[in-house]
Amino acid sequence: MAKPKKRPAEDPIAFRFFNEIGIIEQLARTQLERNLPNGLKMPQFGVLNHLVRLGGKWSPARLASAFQVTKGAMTNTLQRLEERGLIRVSPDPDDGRAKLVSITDAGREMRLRCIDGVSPLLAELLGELSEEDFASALPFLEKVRIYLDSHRS
Amino acid sequence: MAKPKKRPAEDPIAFRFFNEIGIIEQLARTQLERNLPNGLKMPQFGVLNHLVRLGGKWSPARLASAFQVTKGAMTNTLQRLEERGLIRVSPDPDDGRAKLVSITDAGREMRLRCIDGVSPLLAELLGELSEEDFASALPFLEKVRIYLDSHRS
DNA sequence: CTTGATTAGTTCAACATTAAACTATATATA
DNA sequence: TATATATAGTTTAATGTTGAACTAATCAAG
Repeated sequence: MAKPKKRPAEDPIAFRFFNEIGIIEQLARTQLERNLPNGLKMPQFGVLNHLVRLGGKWSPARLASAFQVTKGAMTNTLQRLEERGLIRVSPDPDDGRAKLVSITDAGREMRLRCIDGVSPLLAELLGELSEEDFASALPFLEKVRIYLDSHRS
Repeated sequence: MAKPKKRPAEDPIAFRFFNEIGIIEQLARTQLERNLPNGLKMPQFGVLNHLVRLGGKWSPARLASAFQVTKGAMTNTLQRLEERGLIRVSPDPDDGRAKLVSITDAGREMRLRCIDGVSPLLAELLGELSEEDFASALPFLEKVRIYLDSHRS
């Protein structure tokens, strides 16, 4: 017959996995960003959160590696944060090529406001999906992330 | 003491989950795109694959909804595909506002080349991470995606 | 049938990303 | 020590994304 009408074959399971990952990333990022103050974006909040949680001074290169983005992407994000006075960037006294990034008081404050904005979303989410389910999903995601990380030529 | 040196508190588990999702999405997308022919991007391949697997003609709005992106994003992707002659876009005879998108022979060919380019990556991945693990990770991811989908105001 | 609300699609600004070219500095080797 | 290589950071071009403003066409309700 001309139109066989056979059901389309499923994509391979790993392909579907990455498909779901992609859609979740998109939906989660936009919904979280809608609740961040002052139009802050997730990458910017990510850096603020990182600096507060881990503390100290970080070079842009180390930050880029921690977030798995290129140096160019990190340059971009840091410039926006510095323009707003949320971070301080100074030359590294021990390495003429490098810089050191640290958070400012305004940055700490902004991070708290971000957390305030986002917390209700997380709370609502945990009303419908259990924390245990997230916990049991994590190890495999970490395995996948580590695999991809070690295979990025 | 001035510097308490207590270990930084972990981010909430759901937060870490979305963190892993974000990093995996980034790494997977760039690694896959490096193996797509002619500088094709994942969203473009996604549309080609969708049109071949599901067949028929799709309005841009229906495609946008299938991929969970805004109409503007889909307009963008479709324009690039049409410029390359990989899809055909015609007016919908039944609705003066709408258009209908279908794949061309060149589009089918390009999709096959995409699959050829990406397959080795998938194969290597499945050498280290089992297909069963992906399969058991999927249901929860789908639950999260459905939750986010139904809560995007 | 007219009017008001919805839907389809485009465009624009602002932000993100990568990859590649570039500068400046540091390190290692011959 | 001189040279070659590697690293830190910036910039640019091309692509992606959202959200909002906009046009055109359809639909629904008096």
